[in-house]
Amino acid sequence: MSRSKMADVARAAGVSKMTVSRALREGSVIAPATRQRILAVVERLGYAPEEAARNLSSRRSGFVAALVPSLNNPQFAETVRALTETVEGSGLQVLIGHTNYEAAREERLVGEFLRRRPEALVVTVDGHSAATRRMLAAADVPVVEMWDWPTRPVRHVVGFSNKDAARDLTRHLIERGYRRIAFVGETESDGTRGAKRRDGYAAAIRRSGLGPPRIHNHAPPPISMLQGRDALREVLRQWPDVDAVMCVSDPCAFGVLTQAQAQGIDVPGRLAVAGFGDFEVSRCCLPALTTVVVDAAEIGRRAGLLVASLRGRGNEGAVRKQELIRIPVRVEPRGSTGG
Amino acid sequence: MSRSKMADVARAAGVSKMTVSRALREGSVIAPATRQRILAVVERLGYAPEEAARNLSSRRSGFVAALVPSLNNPQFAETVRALTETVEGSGLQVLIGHTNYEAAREERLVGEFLRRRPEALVVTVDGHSAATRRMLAAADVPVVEMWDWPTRPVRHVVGFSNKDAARDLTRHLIERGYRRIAFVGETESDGTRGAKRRDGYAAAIRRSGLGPPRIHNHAPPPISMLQGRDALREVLRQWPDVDAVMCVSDPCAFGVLTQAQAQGIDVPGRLAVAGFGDFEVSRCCLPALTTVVVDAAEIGRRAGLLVASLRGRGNEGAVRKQELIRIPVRVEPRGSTGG
DNA sequence: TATCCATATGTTACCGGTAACATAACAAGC
DNA sequence: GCTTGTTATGTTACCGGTAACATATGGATA
Repeated sequence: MSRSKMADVARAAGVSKMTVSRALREGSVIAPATRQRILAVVERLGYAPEEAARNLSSRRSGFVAALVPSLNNPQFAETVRALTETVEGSGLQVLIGHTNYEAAREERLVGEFLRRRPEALVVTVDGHSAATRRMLAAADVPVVEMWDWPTRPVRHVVGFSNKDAARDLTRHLIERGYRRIAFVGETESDGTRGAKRRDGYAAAIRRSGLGPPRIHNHAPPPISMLQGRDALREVLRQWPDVDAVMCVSDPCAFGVLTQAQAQGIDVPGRLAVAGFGDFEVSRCCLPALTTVVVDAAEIGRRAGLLVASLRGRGNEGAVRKQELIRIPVRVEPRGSTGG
Repeated sequence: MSRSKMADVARAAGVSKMTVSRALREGSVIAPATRQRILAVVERLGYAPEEAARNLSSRRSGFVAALVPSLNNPQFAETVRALTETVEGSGLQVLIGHTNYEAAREERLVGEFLRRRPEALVVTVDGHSAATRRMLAAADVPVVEMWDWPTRPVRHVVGFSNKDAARDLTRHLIERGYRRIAFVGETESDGTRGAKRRDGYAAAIRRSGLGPPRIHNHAPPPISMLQGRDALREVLRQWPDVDAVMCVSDPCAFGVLTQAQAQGIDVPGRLAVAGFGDFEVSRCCLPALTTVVVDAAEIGRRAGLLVASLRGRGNEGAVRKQELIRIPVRVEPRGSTGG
């Protein structure tokens, strides 16, 4: 016995396919009694509509495509969670992809996702390739860039300036009295969020006349906790007099912290440590890590609301509009910088 | 100018739609010269096939649906990553959903995903509702359960026994000389992986004649690092003489560890701590946390290979077959238990 | 009672591809 | 030269829904 289809339901209920179609969609004109009768038949036959047919016919996929660098990152995971839960109220599903921080992989995924005719495409700003930028600009669906403030936005943006935030964090360290501040960043980064943070650090150092920036680009993103441990060793070898280490992200900073403790280096007494992103580990560890607090869920929520608002009747107009939503972030001083 | 479709390409290339369709699929009979000509036209027109139409007509969605309790969990994220990268070699995309550890949400998502006619459904064993079990059993696509060893498998399984692993870990603590071992677990858990771990702990304690198990069910899953801190306070209040705390998961254990350190309790001198899952934080922290090492990526990879192998021509036969793949796990003694 | 309108349902023609079968063209075998 | 087989392409009929328009039905209104 094959899966039943709409025509089967229609026959069993003594109505036309179209009436069944109406019974299944909220907000269509149909007599309540008829709807009840049809829903009973649907239940009895275990009928479930075929989404592919619905998509083709109605020209709406019910998908939102989202691309993040990595799923194995609590911040992006939180953004995706919030995005998903926000849009599912509008009957949308989120198709998630991860780029692994690779521009080529991102390019391929953007292409594949666009074939699915998503109702919107949400991407993480992270050094797109030229081809990716072209596809995004030419896409006939709304595009939302998130997690940074792009120099030249494709369309909508939900983000903040990583550069400014890193600059503020660096200034905080300087105000606290630290003078020989090193930065642990990522290699192979160009136009990425990590690069922006590094730029913010460098700008603040130069502006303060503290000599040349001490930048150690340790590994390709993402830098893990254990890599953070290695990074501190190399930083100490290169600049033995360093009195503060600022990291491109919290996991890296946690590694730096534990490595310092393993070597008997007092934090923050002899060495300050700061991260970026406000991962849970940073709140929980001893001392807690000074960081830039980013409300990852808020980014996902705002992106979701934006996407939901774009899929109305006024689609054609809305697609062309541009919304730029700035998410507030802040430096949170904690124990690791003398909190 | 509207998006071009296959008929447009066919006209421009002077062939039929069908020939264009063949040119676009690997392994179909077509003259190389014709294919080249058609691909050039495809390129020129920027043609991209509509997946929805392809799905409807060919009856294959190109989707694998995967359900995990949470994305904000490095272990599940890693499984999903490995699953995704394994199946994309077969031209499949993974549709990811998160249940938030809620059976009702899982039930809804399974229903929604099945409407998309995925080529396989991968779910995390975690106390399914009765309705969910019914849908899974009745599904006309392959179903893979992962991350535990279900008592009564629906179809395929890629997992390990959480109960056995927790029992082994408890025995390890007993061998190390700990006698007053408490367990921090989850509330509202029935048939979940957390409950299995608790059962394994309780079984080992009873078997060893160490008196009644000391179980503190702290909060609904997932238990966060910060909740782990609270949990230790409550454990100490309830059983002041406790000499070891075993946790349902690593993040919880990390919280317990930091809370102990914050209170000046020596780990492992006065208190041992153990987790479950081998999260990176457990390797990196001081002392490193004894835990059960689970190769999350391997689970995703094996599930992916299974799914890919199931979508051949012999579909009908394969769907009914049952593969049970056991993933090896092991207790890894580290500093937090005197390791 | 005739007209009009609102409500409820039916009819038709697709959406954009692919499966399955049909056909054309040409080389090989006898 | 005729059959047979192989390769390359075309034709037809859907896949399972929904948009758009047509139609039937039954008050309310004049």
